[in-house]
Amino acid sequence: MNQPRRSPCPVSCTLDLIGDRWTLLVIRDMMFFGKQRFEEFLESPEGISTNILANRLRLLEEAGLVKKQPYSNHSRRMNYQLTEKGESLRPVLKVITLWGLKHLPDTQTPDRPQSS
Amino acid sequence: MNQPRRSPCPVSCTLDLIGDRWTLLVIRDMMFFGKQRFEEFLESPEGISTNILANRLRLLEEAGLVKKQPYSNHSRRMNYQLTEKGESLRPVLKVITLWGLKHLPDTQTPDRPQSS
DNA sequence: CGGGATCCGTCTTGATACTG
DNA sequence: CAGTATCAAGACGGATCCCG
Repeated sequence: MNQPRRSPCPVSCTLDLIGDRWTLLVIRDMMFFGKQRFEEFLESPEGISTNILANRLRLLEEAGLVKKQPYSNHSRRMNYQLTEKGESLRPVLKVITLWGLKHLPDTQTPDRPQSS
Repeated sequence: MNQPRRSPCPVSCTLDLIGDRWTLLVIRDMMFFGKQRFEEFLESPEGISTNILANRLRLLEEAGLVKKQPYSNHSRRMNYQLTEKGESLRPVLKVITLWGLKHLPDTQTPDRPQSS
C-alpha cells in the first residue's frame, strides 16, 4: 500500500502500515468485534470492497500483524486472526476511539466492544 | 479527502480526519517540531508536494484542528498552529510513536521531540 | 521570496462482474 | 465463500506558473 518513506520516524513508519482509509477498520473489526472471516469484514457499515479487503489482509499478513489459517482441513474457509504484534495495536485503537468519542459528535461506543 | 462514512463508529469517523498518508505527518511536524509555515512542512524528509500540503492544511483548518493566521500585518507569511482540538491529538501521536519505536526496527526518536 | 494554484502523467483505489 | 479480473475514477508527484 504505502511506499517506504526513507525516514526513520516512528510516526511515518507506523503510518506505512496503518495510515490509510481501511487498515485500522479491519483491525478494529478483529479486535473489538472478533471478526475473523472475509465475509464478516465485508458486512461492516463502511462497505469495504472485496479487492481492497483482500489487499489489506494480505499486507497485514506480510507485516506480521495478522495470520491466516484454513478454518478446517476440508474447507476453503479462511480464518484471519491478530498476531501478538497485531494485538499490540490495541492501545492505538483505544486512544483513537476515545478521541473520536470526545471530539466528534454523532459518534458512539460500538455495540459489542470487547476492548479491555 | 475522505468521504463521510455513514457510520457512528468513533474509529471510522476519526479516520475520516486523519486516516490518510499525510495528515498526521503535518500534525507531527507542528506538535513535535514546532513547525508553523508552509515551507517548513515541505522540508520534512517524506517530501510532501505543494498541492497536497495546501489541501491538507485547508482540510485541517476546516476540521478545526488548525488555525491559519497572517504572520504579521504587512506580510503574506502565514502561520499554521494547532488549535486546542488539534493539540488534543497529542495522545494519539504519542501512542503511535511508542508503537513504532517498539515494533519497527530502524525507527528512532525524533531529533527535537517536544512531546510532553 | 513565500504561499499557494494549475496542469498533466502516473499510480492507487474502488465498484462491479466474474471465477473456483 | 473467498477471493481475482477489469476498468473507471480519483489521488498523488512534480513542474510550472502566478500573485502580492
